[in-house]
Amino acid sequence: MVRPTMEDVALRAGVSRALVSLVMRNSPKVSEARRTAVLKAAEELGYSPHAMARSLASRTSTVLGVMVSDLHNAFFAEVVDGIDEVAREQGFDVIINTGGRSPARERRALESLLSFRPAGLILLSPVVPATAIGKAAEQLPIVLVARSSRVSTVDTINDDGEQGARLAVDHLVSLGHKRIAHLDGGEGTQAGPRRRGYVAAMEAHGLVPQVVSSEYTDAAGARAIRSLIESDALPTAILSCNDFNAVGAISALEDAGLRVPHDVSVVGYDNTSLAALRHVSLTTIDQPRAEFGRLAAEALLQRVREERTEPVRHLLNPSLVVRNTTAPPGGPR
Amino acid sequence: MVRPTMEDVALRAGVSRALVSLVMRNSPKVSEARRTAVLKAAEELGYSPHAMARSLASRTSTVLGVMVSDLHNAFFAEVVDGIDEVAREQGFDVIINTGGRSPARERRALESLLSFRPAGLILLSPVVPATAIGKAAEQLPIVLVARSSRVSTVDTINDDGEQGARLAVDHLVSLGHKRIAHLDGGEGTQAGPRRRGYVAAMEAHGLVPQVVSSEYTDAAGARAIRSLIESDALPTAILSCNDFNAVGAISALEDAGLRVPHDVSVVGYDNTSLAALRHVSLTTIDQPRAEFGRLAAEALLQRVREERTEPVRHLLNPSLVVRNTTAPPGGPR
DNA sequence: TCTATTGGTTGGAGCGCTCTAATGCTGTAG
DNA sequence: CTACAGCATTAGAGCGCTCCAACCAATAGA
Repeated sequence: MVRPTMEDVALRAGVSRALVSLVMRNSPKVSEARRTAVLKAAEELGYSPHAMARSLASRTSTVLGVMVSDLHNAFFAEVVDGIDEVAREQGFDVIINTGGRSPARERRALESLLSFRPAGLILLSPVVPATAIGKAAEQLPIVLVARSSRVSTVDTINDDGEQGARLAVDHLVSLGHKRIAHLDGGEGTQAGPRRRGYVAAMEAHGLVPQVVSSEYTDAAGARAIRSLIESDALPTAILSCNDFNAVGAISALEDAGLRVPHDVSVVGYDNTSLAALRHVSLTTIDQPRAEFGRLAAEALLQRVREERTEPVRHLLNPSLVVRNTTAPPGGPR
Repeated sequence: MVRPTMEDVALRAGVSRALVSLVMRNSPKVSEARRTAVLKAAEELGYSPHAMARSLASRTSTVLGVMVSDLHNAFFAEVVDGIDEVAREQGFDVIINTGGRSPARERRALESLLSFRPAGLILLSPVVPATAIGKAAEQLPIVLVARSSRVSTVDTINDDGEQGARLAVDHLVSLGHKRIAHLDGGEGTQAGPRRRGYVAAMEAHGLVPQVVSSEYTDAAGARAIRSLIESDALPTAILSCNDFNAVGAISALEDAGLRVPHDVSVVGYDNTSLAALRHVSLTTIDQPRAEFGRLAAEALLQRVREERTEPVRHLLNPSLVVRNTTAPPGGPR
């Protein structure tokens, strides 16, 4: 259980510790002969550099910390893919930590991540208060994904939720729907823009918005539908705040003997892998998730390399993915 | 961007660095007066200890590394929840890293994790070769989840796949099914035990096993069903290798005009959140995922604290979760 | 021939912390 | 009044590494 140190490698290769250090960092100013000797010794000993000692000594870090608010949501997995790709390309390591959607746990996760003194932090849809983020931002560069911020030292990557909601409404209207309700995401991140986009798009079409309060879950979507049915206010189309909500809505509709999309059309939001399942086949709004990750990592690395001090505010364009849960009112099936 | 050090706190509190160190570690041998003075100074400066320097100096670590082979799979998220819970309880931090189901990326992830010299490592369903795991196990304690190993320094946590498959078959037989096919997980981890359990259970009931080669995905499940239909070999019940496969199977059955469970019953495996969605409502085999995580963390911490050197081989009991995709042959709906 | 210059190499200080052994300081016993 | 605990406190070495300045050929320029 004892790992060899640089000293051991140096001894075995018959060189100084400093030379080993240079080889490990791929310095060009090492003769080929010594380089191979050192690499051979390292290989034989099974040596690999101690990242912490390195970062302590160099007062720099090649680690990017990522806080994922909810590991259960596959949305974030794809963002992480994008981050990973760019980070690896540029020689950075990624460590992940999760906040479990609880501000307290998230705060602890943040602390933990900070204690590694990473080069920078990417927070995926964090729920901690803005002040906590601001405080952390005094210590290192921070990029926020799927959450906005006014702090000038913080970069943000978001999708244009208003536009996404508009795409959905336009699609439904073009199918001939007039009564379209929005199952609202309440306090959830990005729920605001989506709601605003929905309302604006409805009004632009001269239609009456119908916002039903709900949440980002399966069960909440079902509940909202049941309340609509009870109050006899069921429209011909539903725009859910996200895919889970939409799937819950669909199952409540089916339980009530209604057919989707024949009786009611449903549109989700996020294009999670769930939506793509043939069995679900949900019409939804896609966000370029991996692109979120790539842009986040790039923005962060620019700050890390001090190439930029101005904040960046990316607003990516979502797109409509038409599957089998939307049709003209009273249409197929 | 400059964080205060212990020295700064010591200076401000008018004590030595060593004393600050003691306070930070909650040592009992510090007078109340000095303790409060130090804490006050630390608070004022916004000081928090540098985890890396600490671990370097103490030659110990309070970090547990977790390698998740596939972040997209919510199965692992719940295991991580269990790990997190136990680790936090015992004052350990968790850092996560992902291998994206590719041996090369996973290897890199492993390297990266090792470079932090964590106290131990938990690998969730890794796909790296056993030799790589054995090598890492020489350096620190390792626990494997959802993958077995013969290395005596490695602990393993698995579900009893044979028993799970048996539960599923027993359930289907008790409903009256005689022709039950298994959509096999091929090379996937745990596919072997599930297949063996299925075959053994079928034979125990005096029935003829029918193993159809497939994979752990939605699309593969659908493909397998189509091939069964084409070759006119469709049974009255299907035991899929996992939930995704089962959902794919269901959608292919429905596309073919068959009703689930009226015409064909389908059982999944894993009880992912997908299966619980009301819209899917899949009968499946549940694995105690959070329990996997808890046991993994506990096993690891026992090794870390050198309380045990004998390997532990946990084999957890899966359980049957009956939902709406199984019924007697030609039964309801 | 002597001094610059260059490219490879090295010793040693120091990153922020922990840990051991030693120190000072009471208070009590001899 | 000395001796000796017992306790709180501290100096200093050292964890594994990087980085700087110094060093040492070997070559180039004068």
